[in-house]
Amino acid sequence: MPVISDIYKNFDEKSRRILYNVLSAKTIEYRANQMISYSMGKRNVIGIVETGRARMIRYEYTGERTILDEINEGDIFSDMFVESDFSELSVESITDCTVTFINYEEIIEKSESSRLALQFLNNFVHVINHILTKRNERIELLTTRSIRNKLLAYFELQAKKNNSKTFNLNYSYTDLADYLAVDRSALMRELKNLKEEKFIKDVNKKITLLY
Amino acid sequence: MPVISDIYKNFDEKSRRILYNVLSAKTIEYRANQMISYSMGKRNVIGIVETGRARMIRYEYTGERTILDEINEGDIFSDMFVESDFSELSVESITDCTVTFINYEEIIEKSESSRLALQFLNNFVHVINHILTKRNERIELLTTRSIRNKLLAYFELQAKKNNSKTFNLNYSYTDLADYLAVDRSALMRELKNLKEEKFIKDVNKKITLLY
DNA sequence: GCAATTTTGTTGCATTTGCAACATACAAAC
DNA sequence: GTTTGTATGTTGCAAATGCAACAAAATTGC
Repeated sequence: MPVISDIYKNFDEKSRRILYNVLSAKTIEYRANQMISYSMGKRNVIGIVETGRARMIRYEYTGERTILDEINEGDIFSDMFVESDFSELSVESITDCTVTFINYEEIIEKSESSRLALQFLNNFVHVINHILTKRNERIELLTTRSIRNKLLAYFELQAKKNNSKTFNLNYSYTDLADYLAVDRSALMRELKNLKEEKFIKDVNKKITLLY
Repeated sequence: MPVISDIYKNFDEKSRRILYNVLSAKTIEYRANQMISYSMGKRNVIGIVETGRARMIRYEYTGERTILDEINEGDIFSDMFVESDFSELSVESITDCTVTFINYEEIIEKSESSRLALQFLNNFVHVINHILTKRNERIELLTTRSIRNKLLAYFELQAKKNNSKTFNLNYSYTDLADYLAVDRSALMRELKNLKEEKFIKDVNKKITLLY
């Protein structure tokens, strides 16, 4: 299933190339498990993941790791979204990736004269709105008061998105624990409880809500 | 400290009026504790709170109520930021409010020809980014693994914003507990520990970091 | 195919947190 | 000034969570 990215809405391949030329966009290839560091340090750079998957991760000085976001094909990331001097953020490729970098100011400048640039800016706004929605969801999950509630809230959200009580987890449990900011073993224990109490069924990563 | 709204950056009163005329903006007055319902139902409407304070509230299908955001003078709100079909959102005035409504599509259309509209769109992007940053901060706090760390992270953030190791809390401890999604008494206990271990000083709501 | 690495699954134990129930301080309302 | 209500501060106890350590299963790399 090809990912249709909102950032390219109403763009065909040709106009995309024209636009990228106008905006002096740079496309860079990354291997799996690499640091995507082009944008770091430079302000107002937008990265578009053309192919592949990546993650935004925060490393604590203690060595603790928190997954801040999944970045899939067609998703964008930007230091514009983060208070840069507060925490050590990095974007890491999961698979091989192709990433295009664009300077935001460039888009604004060119939007005055180029209809393509304006269309792209419009798409950008919609994409940020979508990210905002995702952040809101995350906050909802994190503000529930127990691991059980976090798990159930997460599962319900996935069910809603899949329009079905059955869905595949796209996180490993190790990662899910990081995402929900809880201890992995504690998460496993609670997961077991949920299964035993017939709240859910879990046939290797395919979850079914039983209520 | 006056609120400087990014949404009006580079706009004087005159150009703002011109722009609002071009965009067919509508300004509506609300009394305190009223539902600000103009935008509901219509997609892609942006509300700008010119004067007064309001709140964004989510009503659960269970009847549960959650305060999602404080909206102060100069802040904007929009149904664009929310997955509309999942939850029932509403904005309610706290004090008397003046709210200007603009249709986002209108901004895009007019941006092609009007420099003011493009400037406004640019401001809009920066405002959303700022909201995104606030959400990220909240997530940072929520993903730390203990009450102690949540408190310290929160205090450090405030210290940073105030550019000083001493600052006034603008939350009551009761509210702070809700904000950090922890039990209030547990928060008080940890606060006491932090004071006893000389991490912080707390002279009625004036906190000083001692490290 | 085999070795190396990562993820899953489990458990005992210590610590942290939440809950409930107070007393006290403070502020607002009458 | 008294009442009423809300915020602060405290504590014992039960429950939830994190930590550490391990075995088994699955996946990846060569």
